[in-house]
Amino acid sequence: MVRSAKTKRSSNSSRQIRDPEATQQQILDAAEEEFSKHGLSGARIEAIATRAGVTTAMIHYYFENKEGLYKTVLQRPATECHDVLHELNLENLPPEEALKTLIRAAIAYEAAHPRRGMLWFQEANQNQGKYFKLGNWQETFAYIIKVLERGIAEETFRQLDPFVTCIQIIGICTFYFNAHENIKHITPDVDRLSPEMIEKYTQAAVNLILAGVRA
Amino acid sequence: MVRSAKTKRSSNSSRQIRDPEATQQQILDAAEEEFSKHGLSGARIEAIATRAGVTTAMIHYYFENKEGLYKTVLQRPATECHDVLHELNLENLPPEEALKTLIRAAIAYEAAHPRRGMLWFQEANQNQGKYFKLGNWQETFAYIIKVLERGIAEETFRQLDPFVTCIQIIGICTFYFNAHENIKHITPDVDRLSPEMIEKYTQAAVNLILAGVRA
DNA sequence: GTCTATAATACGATAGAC
DNA sequence: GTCTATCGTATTATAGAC
Repeated sequence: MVRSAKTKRSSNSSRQIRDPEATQQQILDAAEEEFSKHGLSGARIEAIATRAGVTTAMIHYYFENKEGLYKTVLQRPATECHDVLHELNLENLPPEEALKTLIRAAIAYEAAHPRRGMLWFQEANQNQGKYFKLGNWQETFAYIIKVLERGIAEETFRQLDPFVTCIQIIGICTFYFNAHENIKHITPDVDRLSPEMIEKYTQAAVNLILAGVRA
Repeated sequence: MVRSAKTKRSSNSSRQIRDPEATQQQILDAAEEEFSKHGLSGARIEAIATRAGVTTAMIHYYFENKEGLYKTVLQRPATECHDVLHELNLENLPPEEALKTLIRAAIAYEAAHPRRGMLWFQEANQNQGKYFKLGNWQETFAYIIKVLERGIAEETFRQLDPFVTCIQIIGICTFYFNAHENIKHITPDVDRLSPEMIEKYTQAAVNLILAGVRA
């Protein structure tokens, strides 16, 4: 079976292949999942190594120690979220359109990275956001807040606290995914992560939020 | 310093006092905090024991092992949440009033138990809700869903998916607290857990949700 | 750059004294 | 009912061969 060295390297078959970038990427992916589940303190280097198909020595070679790996893992979604919002060019859309676009993008991002929300909850509750501070989240939040402020100024949106509303929007867009493994036991017959159900949730979120903020 | 055996027993001063109920309660409180931060696998029995002012042997004596303690910890909020909703007698209020009452109660509960939300996120993501299933959450959710269904039937609320809206409401009411330790770094000058700020958030949540669901 | 082997510590659980 | 002491195992991190 042919396999590009840049793509996935399965755990057992291919050792001793030298591809530093691929190795680091595999470690980061595995670490993101492990840290999401267990946070910094609970994550097991051995588990990350196994999932990535490398040895624990490799992890220490590239990332010094568990904390170094953790910091690197947190950085990726921080910059990604910022870039996603930046590239939406929300400032060129009327407030209602911008808000709709924003909600759709946020939920799509959650659906594409269903584990990442937990990464931040772990960080908040285990480390009091000590490493969260290192990201450029203030700027990322500002994209959302500006849309709301613009809507208030134009009187499309009612008088509301932009920051508080921003938090509420993020809560709506993320809870569905972060709590999914519990929620699925409430309605076991429905696969709420299917594309159809996610689209349904997205539409419902747009409806609730837009009706909720309109003047 | 006089101290009731039923109240808190500080870690270092008072050992060897026999008060089984107080001891169990202290272990449960300490365990709730530890499990909230680290989940089942990441929690340290030693840390729970220290926080509770007992030895690890005591924990094994009362709860058999870590899993037994975990199950007992999860049960408390499950029954409490159900009871809180039950005692609100929502069925006696018109839908809008019921929804308002519900939101206020949910946020007040979160504010009183700011760690418990994480307990469920840990459970969802570490154990896929295996122990969540043991609670009576289906019934608890039903209280909220019934309010929404009643509002739709009376045409006070627009046509919406009651379950999905229920999830959205919980997301709004909980995210603020679960993510607080990260959020506080975005606006470091504001104490968002002060009574005034929590009341402000509550009012904003009522406004958003009621405007969001109205016909 | 990757591996094997191992040192050093941390943790869950139990036995047995009081 | 509570404590001290300890066994066995799991885990992080490093040293050194290839």
